[in-house]
Amino acid sequence: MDKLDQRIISALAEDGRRSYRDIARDLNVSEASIRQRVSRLTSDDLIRITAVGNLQALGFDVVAMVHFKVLPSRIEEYAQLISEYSAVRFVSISLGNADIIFQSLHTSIPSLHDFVRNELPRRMPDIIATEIFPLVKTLKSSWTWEAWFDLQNQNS
Amino acid sequence: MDKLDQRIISALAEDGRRSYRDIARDLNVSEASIRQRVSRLTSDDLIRITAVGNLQALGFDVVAMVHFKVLPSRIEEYAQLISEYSAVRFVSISLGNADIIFQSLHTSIPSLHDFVRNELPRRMPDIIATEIFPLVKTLKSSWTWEAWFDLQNQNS
DNA sequence: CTTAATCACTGCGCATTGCGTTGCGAAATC
DNA sequence: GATTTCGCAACGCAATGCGCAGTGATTAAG
Repeated sequence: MDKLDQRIISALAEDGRRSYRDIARDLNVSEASIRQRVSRLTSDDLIRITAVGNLQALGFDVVAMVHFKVLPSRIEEYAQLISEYSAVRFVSISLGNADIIFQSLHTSIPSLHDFVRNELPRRMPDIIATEIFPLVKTLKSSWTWEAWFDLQNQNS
Repeated sequence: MDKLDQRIISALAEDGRRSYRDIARDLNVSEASIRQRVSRLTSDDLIRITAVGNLQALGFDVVAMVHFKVLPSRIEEYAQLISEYSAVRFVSISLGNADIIFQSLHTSIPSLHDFVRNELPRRMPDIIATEIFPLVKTLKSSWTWEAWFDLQNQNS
């Protein structure tokens, strides 16, 4: 993991389909180097080149974070169940004042409400408390790499 | 936005570098169609082909959601300021029992603590309350498209 | 110290791809 | 019904992806 990797990733973060030759010209190395490194990075599962979507442009006007407190013995099980819903994009088990935190996508407030208040409790009776945080404006939702580059550079 | 778009996006979600010809063979259309549609989807900013990273593989062992309550007049301003930090990957303004919700990446608990308890309050004196939710296990963090496909299909 | 081995990079050739262009046909607009 | 618009197919060329062999440097083994 060196600066060349960082620059390659930066390039692919901006445009995942940019040609290896083009990147190579920018970074003054051979095209094969780029290709071999990208191959290594992807097969080691450090990065992944993929299509990501603009939620709002795709019609998801209602995005919310939801907190569940559940019976301790149910935490793993419920988190797993929640993960299965396609409207749920993110699920984590948390310490602190919530057991399960997840992000949910909907086209309307009633649909969000029905999902969190009816659909999920029906399958998960041991939910003790629910807290909903509608996200009205997302200022940053980044697939960028600055944090990782900072981390790398402070270690060297 | 039709089923062909969905299939193209599915293919690119699995492998953002898959060749247009290869996708075209699978979907029984011409390579030019794939290319033109991808070009439309990206230039309309509906999708984006990019390199995303595996946080844990990259050394971010500490991921946390953080809630801030701040003086109402400061919400936008502070959310903007928080967005500027590279350790912060996600920032949203929320209704409900928190004003600003963000996700923060760190290599250690002390580093998280220092960031949330010292670094940020130093620049943002009007933070009224803080709540930290360390994420200990992420079961789902998906760039997949199921939710969107479900949305599309229920409308048709 | 020498030798072998490992590793990353380069250069090259070929099959494949990306891309611009043109032409076609269906749907939309008037 | 005529015209325009739109998406798709076909085609050719320049550019790309990829495998392979060779080089040099660093590391491990003798």
